[in-house]
Amino acid sequence: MRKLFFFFQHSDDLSLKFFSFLFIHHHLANMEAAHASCKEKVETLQDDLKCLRKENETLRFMLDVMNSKCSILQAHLQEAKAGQMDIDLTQTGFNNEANKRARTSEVPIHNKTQRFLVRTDPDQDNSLIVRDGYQWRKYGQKVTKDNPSPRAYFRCSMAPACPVKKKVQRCREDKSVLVATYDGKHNHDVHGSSLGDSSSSSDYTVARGSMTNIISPPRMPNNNNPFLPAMALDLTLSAPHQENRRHFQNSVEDSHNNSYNNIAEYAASLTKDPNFTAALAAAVANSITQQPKLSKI
DNA sequence: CGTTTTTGACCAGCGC
DNA sequence: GCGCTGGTCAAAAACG
Repeated sequence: MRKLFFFFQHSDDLSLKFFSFLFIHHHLANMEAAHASCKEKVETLQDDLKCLRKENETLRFMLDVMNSKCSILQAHLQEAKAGQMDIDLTQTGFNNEANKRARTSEVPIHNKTQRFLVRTDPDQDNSLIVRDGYQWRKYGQKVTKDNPSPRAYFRCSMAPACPVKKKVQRCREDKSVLVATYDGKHNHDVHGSSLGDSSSSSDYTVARGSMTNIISPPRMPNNNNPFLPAMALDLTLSAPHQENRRHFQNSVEDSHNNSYNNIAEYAASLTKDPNFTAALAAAVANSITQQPKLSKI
């Protein structure tokens, strides 16, 4: 090519010059075409990268959901074990609610961060309020880097010295889901009285209303499950509320079905990939073995 | 008027 | 040391 160009510059023969020009022109056109195809390839790669990022986000969300399921299973396991303890204790005359509560509060519980997903209707309820039976005082709000939705900070205000805090933020992938992160352990029960005093349970009322679908309420002893009181109230209402109770349970189940159906379909295709299943198994195993380190979702 | 929420300022931890 | 980020404080505003 360089030789041709040199020839084109220095040759006196016009016809040769002309052919050389044609050749160079043709070559340049080829180079331009190659450049265009390169550009196309780069764009395709960029599109692929975007797709992979989206897929990555979806996978992360799925991992969160699976973690929550794992937590529920673990809680069930603990409950089953506790159930066995109950049977043993029945024989020794300790099977009443107060004693149950007392016993569960004695079970060593990890005083760690726990995460819960709460489904809300973002059209009707755009607040960051998660009604869980406790009283919270908001002390801050912040927009974080990884999520355009603001994060609200709450402190438990039912007892003056209660160290429990919670953070509530809308899920980045699904704005209808609130992610509530609880930090610490209540030093009082849901009635506001200190632990061990259950005398005030008769006049206990709790805010309900916008409390909708709890996606992942790991069932734990009262003191550590912020959702249990609200649910317990809903599910123990008298006769006229039985319909509400059924509706509540159905809505929870519907929500589970709706939110998981699409994911399940997608997951089915992914589970065929041996690499994915291996990676997922490792992640789930990791979340179990490092439970104290990881937040409970 | 007391309580709660809002929001900008401040602080501490972390990575570079 | 500096900048970034998440968490907290506290004064002002809003609310009942």
